[in-house]
Amino acid sequence: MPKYTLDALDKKIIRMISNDARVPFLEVARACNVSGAAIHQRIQKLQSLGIVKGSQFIIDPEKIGYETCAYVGLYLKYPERFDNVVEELRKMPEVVECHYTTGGMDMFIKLYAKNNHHLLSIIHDKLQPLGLSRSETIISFNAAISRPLNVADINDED
Amino acid sequence: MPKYTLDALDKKIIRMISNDARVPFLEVARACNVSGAAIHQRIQKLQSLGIVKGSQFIIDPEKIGYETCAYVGLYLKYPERFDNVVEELRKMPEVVECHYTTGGMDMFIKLYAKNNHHLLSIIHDKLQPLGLSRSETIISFNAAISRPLNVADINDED
DNA sequence: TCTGAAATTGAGTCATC
DNA sequence: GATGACTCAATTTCAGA
Repeated sequence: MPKYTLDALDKKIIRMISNDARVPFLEVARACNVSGAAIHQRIQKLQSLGIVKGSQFIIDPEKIGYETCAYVGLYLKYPERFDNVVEELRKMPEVVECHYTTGGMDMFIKLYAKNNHHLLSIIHDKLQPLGLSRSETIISFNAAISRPLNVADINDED
Repeated sequence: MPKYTLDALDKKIIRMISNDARVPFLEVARACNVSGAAIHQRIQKLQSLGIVKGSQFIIDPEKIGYETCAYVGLYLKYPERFDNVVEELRKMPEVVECHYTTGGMDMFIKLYAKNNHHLLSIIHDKLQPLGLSRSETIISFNAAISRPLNVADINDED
């Protein structure tokens, strides 16, 4: 039950700008056979609805020396301090995601480290002091797929 | 051991463009007290080195009806068919990440579904037929943190 | 590597349909 | 909702330091 149903033009716009935030709106306009002003207005609407939430350049962590990607399940000694722990995690630049999940663990985070040794030191020196009873680490050797949700390939009704 | 050591200007550029791919390069230039052409050249170099890998607008999956985010660990009946399974996963728009990991499972994927029922049908009707011996699903109720790796806060040497 | 200036192209606004 | 014309600003290129 989407809050807003995207029409074909919305989807084409989203497909183009979600793959390349720098594509000129006029180029999108030409590809869609509408005016530049129409694209401008559509994108403004999508942003005001919160469907489009901003843009970013993608930086390759490996290329800047962050060669280890890991997921860590955290089990807290004091689960009631959840919000506090989130605040601490937010201060750690290595932590890029934090989820509240099913599955018994209290939180599930994704982080980047320079190497396995650095990962270990992050877990021991920065995560343990947050009050962990234990943790479970999954290291990603390789991201075979990493991409945004492809809106254009999706049916609205099924 | 980064392949390329970023200087202060690179980091400032990356910090600005990784939060907003639409920021005018001239604005970056003014913030850095260099010419627009210098920013242009730096970003081209970062792209040719593969450090900057492109840009994207961020779409909120929830707002377009994808309200369930899940991680699924897959255990394959025939692990030698790994590459084949990756190709099949690539065809599923709901799958946004696929990792080859430690931890016993053969692959670890991230996907978006419309709701829990839809998630179940994806697992049963689309993932099981790929040849799973079993799977483990973690549902994310809430992403308390979701952001890019913050290059600017990072030390190159330690 | 950076600069400054020139040429081209795009963004954003608005009255109008 | 979309258009076309307009103004202002940004991108891109290039010779030169």
